[in-house]
Amino acid sequence: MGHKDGNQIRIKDIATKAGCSIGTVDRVIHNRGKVSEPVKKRILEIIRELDYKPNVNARVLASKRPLTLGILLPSFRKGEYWELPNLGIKEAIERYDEQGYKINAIHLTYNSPEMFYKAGMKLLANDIDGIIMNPATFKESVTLVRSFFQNNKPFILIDSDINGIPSLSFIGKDPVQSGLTVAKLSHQITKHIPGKKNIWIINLSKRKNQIYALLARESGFMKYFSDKQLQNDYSMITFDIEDHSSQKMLDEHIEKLLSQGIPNAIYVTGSRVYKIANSLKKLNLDQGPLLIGHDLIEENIAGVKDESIDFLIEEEAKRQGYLAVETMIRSIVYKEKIEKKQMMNLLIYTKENMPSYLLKQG
Amino acid sequence: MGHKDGNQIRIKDIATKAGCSIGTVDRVIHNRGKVSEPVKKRILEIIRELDYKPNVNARVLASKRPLTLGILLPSFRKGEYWELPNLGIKEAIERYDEQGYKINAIHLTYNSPEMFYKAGMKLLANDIDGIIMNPATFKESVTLVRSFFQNNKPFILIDSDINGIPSLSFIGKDPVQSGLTVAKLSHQITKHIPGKKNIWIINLSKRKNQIYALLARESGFMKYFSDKQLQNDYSMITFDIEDHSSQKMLDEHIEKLLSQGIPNAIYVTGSRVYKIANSLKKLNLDQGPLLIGHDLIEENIAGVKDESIDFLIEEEAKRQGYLAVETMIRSIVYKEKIEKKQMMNLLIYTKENMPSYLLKQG
DNA sequence: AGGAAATTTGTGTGCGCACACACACCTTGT
DNA sequence: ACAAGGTGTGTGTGCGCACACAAATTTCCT
Repeated sequence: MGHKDGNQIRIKDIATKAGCSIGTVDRVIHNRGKVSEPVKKRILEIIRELDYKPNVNARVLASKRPLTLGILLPSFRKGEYWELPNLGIKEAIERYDEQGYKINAIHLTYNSPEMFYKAGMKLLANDIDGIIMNPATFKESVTLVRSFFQNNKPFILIDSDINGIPSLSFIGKDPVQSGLTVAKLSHQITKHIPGKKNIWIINLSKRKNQIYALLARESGFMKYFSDKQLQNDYSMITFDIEDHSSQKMLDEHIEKLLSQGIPNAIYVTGSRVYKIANSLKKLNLDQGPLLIGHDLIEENIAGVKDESIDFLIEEEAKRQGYLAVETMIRSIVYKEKIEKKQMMNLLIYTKENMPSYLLKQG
Repeated sequence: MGHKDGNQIRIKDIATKAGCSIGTVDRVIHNRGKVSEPVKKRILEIIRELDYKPNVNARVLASKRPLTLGILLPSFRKGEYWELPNLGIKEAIERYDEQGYKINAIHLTYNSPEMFYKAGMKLLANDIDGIIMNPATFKESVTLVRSFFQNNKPFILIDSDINGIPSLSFIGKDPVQSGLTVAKLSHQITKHIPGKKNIWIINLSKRKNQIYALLARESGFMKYFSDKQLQNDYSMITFDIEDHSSQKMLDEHIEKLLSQGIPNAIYVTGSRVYKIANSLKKLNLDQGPLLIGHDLIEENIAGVKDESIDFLIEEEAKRQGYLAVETMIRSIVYKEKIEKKQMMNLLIYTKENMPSYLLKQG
């Protein structure tokens, strides 16, 4: 009769079995105060043996300690990609707040590697339980993470990974797979067009070469066609358009490119397909190219709605943020073991399967 | 100073404000025991005014009452569609179990309208807090639901809805939208084929006309082509194959059909595309038709993996079950207000975006 | 040996709630 | 008038845990 029925193991049951008081067990569980080695060992053994799982409700109810999270993500304007993970983070915090958790978040943003590093160090100065961040560049990330590690602050990487970094977890996507998926769609849809097909890959980014995801998507896309030995049927051209700040200039740019001939498909690797869609709309082509891009930001959704964008791929950007907060809580509060990588699903959206709640807000 | 900080309203705060004891407030909240009208009214007013939200953790911790759910779904064998919602239900129960909830589930299955009705009535005989079910046929559902209603048992419909039935919530899909999505893919992929395109719609079901979802998918599919005025470019043929129990017979059937000419695309409206895929594989066509179907059951996943199936659409079957349990708990335990309809997303799967954990198990 | 200090262990309180119980106050009927 | 039965209300206990505090035990030093 170790414990009461319902095979719910309690601290009290452990204490009884170990022949000590619940206070001692408590100390072992929380690693606070001093417990003699033999007793500690014995208790840990019993905990494992009985597969003790703390009662979450009781724990949250009794604990007054708030959880403080540092959030370190790229800065963004309304309607831009990074709004989505942030939204997920916000929703998660709200939800856990309702559940009785006290969660403080310190949000810092960056728009350069230096700011990234500085902000990260600033987070360390605060009394923080864990960090959710998107790594800017390899060099800065590594040095920053070293400090996190020395100060024993767990951190989660979201959206893009840096290999070999000892994060609590990586939550994000596989950009190569993204590229492959876009390639599959492009291939299927264009394969019956007679003759050699032309596909453009457009990057709208000031620093494409620093953004791994963009490069990886592009190479995934290429990989598909080379794996299938389609080089003779398809010709690819990549355009890096660094300055897309003015839609008018972009329009002209695109028009000039198109004057050489209209491609069969265009793949925009970043999140700004809608800009290309807008440019194309103005040209009033009777048979426009297949247009595929990424991410469920508002203007892209509108583009899918009016069919100026054919397909949108997304990697559950919002859910990444949500999961990051949830994972932190699972690790810190519940002390659960966390999977090293949590890969998001790759969702294909087109007008017909766009959730109605998304279509309406546009 | 109504209550303590952290603006967490407690029963005690309500009691203080109402000038009574927590016992009385408790009685009002749970509608048990007798409370004089004026006091009751006053307390309810204060509850609304303060926007009191019970502390879930404390509630679960203190409550010993188990939650008993009746589950009434079609019977199934391993690898069939209904395994997925059931899996979701199981996962949800396990998860809430871990969280300290005590949940009993009474599972009953049916494979005929009569069994459906009988099983439903049997559930009523047990002491059940709520019911999760998939309605078999209109007539039986209506009479059954009447009994549920009279006995004040809340019920959730999953997968398919019956209009005008006062369910707590409907959790499922929009089959017309499914059909539209498949049509979009089919159209996009075949549109560049010269001449008139042939598409087959295949139903593998013994009682297609009784299953609304199948009919609705088919009509959604048709609707797309008629909305876009594509009647001249496309010809559709529907094949209802009632007996598909033997793969060999099916193979012969398909071979015979194909001897008249190979279609450009085949859409299988049920969950058994893999059977068609298997038949096609044996024929070794050098240019097989585009093959699209539904649902992430094991054999379909394998088909996508070896590219004998091109696309799979799914409506988050597993999540439907999960959400049903969660919704029941939210309603009964938390007394939250529930959305009348919870529509699932429509996911498009192909080899390239199939989650790796699904590919591996095949 | 005899304390003081350090180490180890035990006890008590409260988190917010559900629920059983006790209590007070009214009706009735005899 | 007194018991018996409502009707309305207040109090106490415990759920499993965290955490502050008290107590017991050992170690060390003169």
